[in-house]
Amino acid sequence: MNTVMTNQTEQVLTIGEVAALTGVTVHTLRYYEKAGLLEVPRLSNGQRRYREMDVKAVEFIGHLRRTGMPIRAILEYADLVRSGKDTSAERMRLLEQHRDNVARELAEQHKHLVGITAKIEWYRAALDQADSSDARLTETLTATASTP
Amino acid sequence: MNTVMTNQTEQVLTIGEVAALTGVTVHTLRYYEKAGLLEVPRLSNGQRRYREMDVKAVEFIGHLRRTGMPIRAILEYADLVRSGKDTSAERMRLLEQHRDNVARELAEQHKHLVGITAKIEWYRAALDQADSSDARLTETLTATASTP
DNA sequence: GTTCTCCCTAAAGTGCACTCTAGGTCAAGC
DNA sequence: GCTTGACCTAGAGTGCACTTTAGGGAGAAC
Repeated sequence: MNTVMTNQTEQVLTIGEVAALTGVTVHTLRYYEKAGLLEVPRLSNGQRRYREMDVKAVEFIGHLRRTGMPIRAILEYADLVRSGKDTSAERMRLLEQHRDNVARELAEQHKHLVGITAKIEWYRAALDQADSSDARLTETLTATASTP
Repeated sequence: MNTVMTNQTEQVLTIGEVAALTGVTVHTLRYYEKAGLLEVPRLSNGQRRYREMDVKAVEFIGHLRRTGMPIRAILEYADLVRSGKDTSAERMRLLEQHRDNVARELAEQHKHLVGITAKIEWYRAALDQADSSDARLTETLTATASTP
């Protein structure tokens, strides 16, 4: 009465297959597990077998990592998931906080990008000038350039 | 005839002032200089004095760094600037390449952000459900959650 | 039966960008 | 004249996220 029918057809993947599927190296997958981000079931010989939920977890960790969340913070989240208690509210809060940080960071980066683009435009203007001018002017342009 | 009137009123700043102005620490400013990104004039006693163009350079380095350009790459750019030759075209090419990389990266991060937001929405829906339900359902939700 | 390929662990190494320390100089203010 | 605070250098240390190494095990393929 306690052992509910488990899905026999669930496919499991080796670490190499997960690496190929997700783009995360085999080394890094093991590293994540040692860091406590994952808990992957093993065969009796010790080999990892990733269920679909493990692969999904790897992908979600990818979202967090690629947006700059430190391993430490992801670990906090993972610990909440595994705590057994209903920590949904807190987990959501963590994610929202991270999302806000990332949004801020993206806005920041966009501003920096504008600065870079301005410089590119400055070069373009300078080169256009040089094209329709003589060599002396080109010299002057590069010498007096306002902080190229 | 060679020494053109130089602007007497140009203000110069100490390293501490530049740090306060740009948000880059004193340590990092010296580090950038040792790395070859900057060449700041000195007083006879060795103290740095930043001209406006030096401050502008610090700010531009900030744009590049904060968008992830490695010090090495910034150094390449700085070397081109100092090379004496007209390297405008190449410098522009470097900046354009970086700009494209950053744009790609921002798009990537935006995709990851969408993944994170989806998870947050999943939590919000789960918590809404739990609000209008009893404790047992809450339990079930956290237990059967698809890769929380 | 040995070669190949994948898998395993523990631990050391790497690369990057700072960041800090130790030991000092120098000018201004009390 | 001495304390304070800002500056200087060379070099060591830090934190992070991998990445590599060393030394193996296990099962399929020839």
